[in-house]
Amino acid sequence: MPKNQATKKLTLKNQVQDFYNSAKVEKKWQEIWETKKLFHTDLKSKKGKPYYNLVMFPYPSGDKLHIGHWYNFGPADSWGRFMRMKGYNVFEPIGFDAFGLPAENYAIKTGIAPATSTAKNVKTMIRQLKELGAMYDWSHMVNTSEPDYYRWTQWLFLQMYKRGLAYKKKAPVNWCPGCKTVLANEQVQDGICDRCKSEVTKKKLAQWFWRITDYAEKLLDYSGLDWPEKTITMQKNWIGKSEGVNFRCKIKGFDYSFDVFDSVPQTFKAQTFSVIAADHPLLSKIMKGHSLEKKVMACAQRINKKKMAKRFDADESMEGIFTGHYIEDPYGTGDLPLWVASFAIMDYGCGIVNCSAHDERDFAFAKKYAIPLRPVMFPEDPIEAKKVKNLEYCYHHASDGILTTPEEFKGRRWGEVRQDMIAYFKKKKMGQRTVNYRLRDWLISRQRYWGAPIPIINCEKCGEMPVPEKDLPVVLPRIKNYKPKGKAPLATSTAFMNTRCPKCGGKATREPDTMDTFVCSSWYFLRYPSSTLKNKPFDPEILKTWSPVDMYIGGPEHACMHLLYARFVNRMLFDAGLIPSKEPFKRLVHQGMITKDGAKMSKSRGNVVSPDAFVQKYGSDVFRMYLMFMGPFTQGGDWNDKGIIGIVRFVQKIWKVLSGPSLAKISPESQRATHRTIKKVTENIENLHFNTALAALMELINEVTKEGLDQKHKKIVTQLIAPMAPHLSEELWALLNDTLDIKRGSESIFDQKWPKYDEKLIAESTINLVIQINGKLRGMVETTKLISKDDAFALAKMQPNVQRYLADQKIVKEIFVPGKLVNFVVR
RNA sequence: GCCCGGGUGGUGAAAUGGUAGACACGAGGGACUUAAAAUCCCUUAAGGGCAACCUUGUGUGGGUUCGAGUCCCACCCCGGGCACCA
Repeated sequence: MPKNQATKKLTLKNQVQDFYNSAKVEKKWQEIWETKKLFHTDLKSKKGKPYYNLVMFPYPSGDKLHIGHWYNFGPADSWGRFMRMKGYNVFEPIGFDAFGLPAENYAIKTGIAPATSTAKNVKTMIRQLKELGAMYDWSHMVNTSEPDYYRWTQWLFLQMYKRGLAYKKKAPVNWCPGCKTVLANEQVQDGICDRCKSEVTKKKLAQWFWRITDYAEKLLDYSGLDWPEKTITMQKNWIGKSEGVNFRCKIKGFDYSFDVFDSVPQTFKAQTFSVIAADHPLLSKIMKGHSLEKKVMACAQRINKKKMAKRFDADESMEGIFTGHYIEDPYGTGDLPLWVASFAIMDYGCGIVNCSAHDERDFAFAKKYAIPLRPVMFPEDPIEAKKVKNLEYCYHHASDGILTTPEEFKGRRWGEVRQDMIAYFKKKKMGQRTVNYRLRDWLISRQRYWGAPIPIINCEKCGEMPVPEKDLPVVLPRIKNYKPKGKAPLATSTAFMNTRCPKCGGKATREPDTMDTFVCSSWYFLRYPSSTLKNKPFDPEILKTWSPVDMYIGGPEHACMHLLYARFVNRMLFDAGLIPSKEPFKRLVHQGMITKDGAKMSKSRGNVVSPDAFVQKYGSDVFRMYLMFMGPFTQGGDWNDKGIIGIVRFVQKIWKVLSGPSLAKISPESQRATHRTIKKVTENIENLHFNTALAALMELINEVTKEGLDQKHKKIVTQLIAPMAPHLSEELWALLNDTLDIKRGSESIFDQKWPKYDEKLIAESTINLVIQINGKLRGMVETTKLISKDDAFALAKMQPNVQRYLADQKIVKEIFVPGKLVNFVVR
């Protein structure tokens, strides 16, 4: 070998040693953490305040973990590590939402049985999650598709059943022809199935519901919750509370009476007609044998069909027809003609509404069909009032006009009169104060295989009854025909279906439906701390410490589904005295969404980016930090890997500075810079601003790279980076403590106290005094921070550029902001 | 239509009412190298000027203020949620 080649090889070897080898180091620490059980939280420990740090658990659908998961889980774990270093006893569990449509659809597509494919996907995801290197307490992992777990999901059903909160009802339900199952309202978007994008239709089937509507009012209480305002608003809108009055009404010539709801009852005297929903069951009854029957029913059918369609434009397709019937004079203003109208909906109130000139929609409908209107509320301006009288436009409630009738309220303002008016209805026995909600009961049964069987038995003699608790779980059998066919697949398994009645011992059959996945995920956070318990779903004693969840991080798309269901279930268990906490999640944070070329990542678009290749190439630390550095955690962003090299360089720079030789004594400048950085990083992480925390650290590293640091400050910097780069910092920590080769004996950096900064060191003695003239920057001068007002003005006026601007000018005003700037206002 | 977010360089983005563009990518130039990669140094909002500096500039138009990316009003655009709820 020629001599120069040998030297080259030697240099290269030195370079390799200088280089931080993430792949090797990360694997090493993941193994050490695991063997030392470093992140197995002692749930009964009295040391450190308990802190339950939770991410929404993933479902193993076969996509494996994608970039979005990393974007969520990485920072969430950094948060947990930060809290641990702040001295909290952090519990950070993980698990799998393994039952349900995504997993089953994947199984059907691949032709592998759901149990097998789910197990395989879970295994892959565990591998990926371990590569992430999060501080998950794997000893508390849950998998909702395992009997140990779903036994208690079934137990939860029985708790609901026991309290009359679970019931079976034949109901027109959302039916997805693609998934061949019914869907909850929440799973239908614009008439399209959330999962398979098929057009959803209505079908009348016997279904199981959970009475979430009983909890509508309780769920509106958000006191004590640190949740995004937006999410609270979304839930509130979804629950849709509306206060008003119910008026008892009846159809003339029939015995049918009902309560007509009015949320703006002040203009009740204006009501001149009434509308009924096209799908109202009463309609066919009152039309039977009527001369208009054919025409009316045809119109109703047309409306129903239109409403089912994908894009139903309310304004464009407004239509209706007179039924020939009347609502018997409810207000002493005469009978109201009853119309079928496209805008009346069956699902709200009683499906029949009384209409007036003071509602935009009613007004438009009346105009279209020339139905007489009679306004009772007018603007103050007489010219405008005349226009309203002539029905030139709809003068509606928001305008807060002056009422003309009834006599008792003449001349009073609409807005102000409300409560008095409601009292008046009560006194006159016309109507009752009522509250209506948009929220519907939660449809929890699914005619699908891959879910927790509903624990109900139907006895030929004794009828419907719950499976006794001691007989749980009702095990989901492995069957061949698991594919959806419109009927519950379990019904085809006689081995499953046939059973004995627990009461009389006679022949009985099981309920073949399974539960919605959202049932499984509605209580998993209660299971984590007690996941190893065999005879109970959870231990109330442990929950005294470990509920509610302190921090819950996940996507905003669950606002009206999972997050609402979990609150409902938690509240029901609380009311039953089974758990100590009223609410499940004390603090909630939504991570932003990661898109690819501006579009949501999805398998159907084929734009799902897998993290694996990046993790392999750059390591978990780099990949996590890159995702954090993209921008604010709650904002998300569009994925590209262009800048990842910047983080690679950053890691190498850190390695170089912190693993290199130490100074005997740090320079005052570097010391000050380090303390400033402690402050910045601490505050930034506290606000989940990981991007700026990293920027602050980059700034520091750039500043001290040349000169270097002493041992003490190297350790501080290592700690600061630790939440964001756990492997790198653990390696550096061992190196700095000279315990690199001891491994098991070394103390983890995550058991060290988070560094504190010295206020005195941060305080700058000198500042750059900003000099403005008419608010524009005209100069800057270095001076002491404590400079007085007069000295500052004098000093500023001495600056040459400032003098140029002040020459021949009259100073009208002088502004002084201590320690910051002066501003001369000149003319 | 209603309710939330958001609009800042070539790009991702920073900025308690007080120096707009920190940090990073990219780009341009230079050093090292036979060369490349890596690394290091310089420049980098636009326009003008040899320079000191100057002008313009945070979606648009107004306003408040000594001073506005930031506060107020109106509007435009993008993203998300809800949408016949009486």
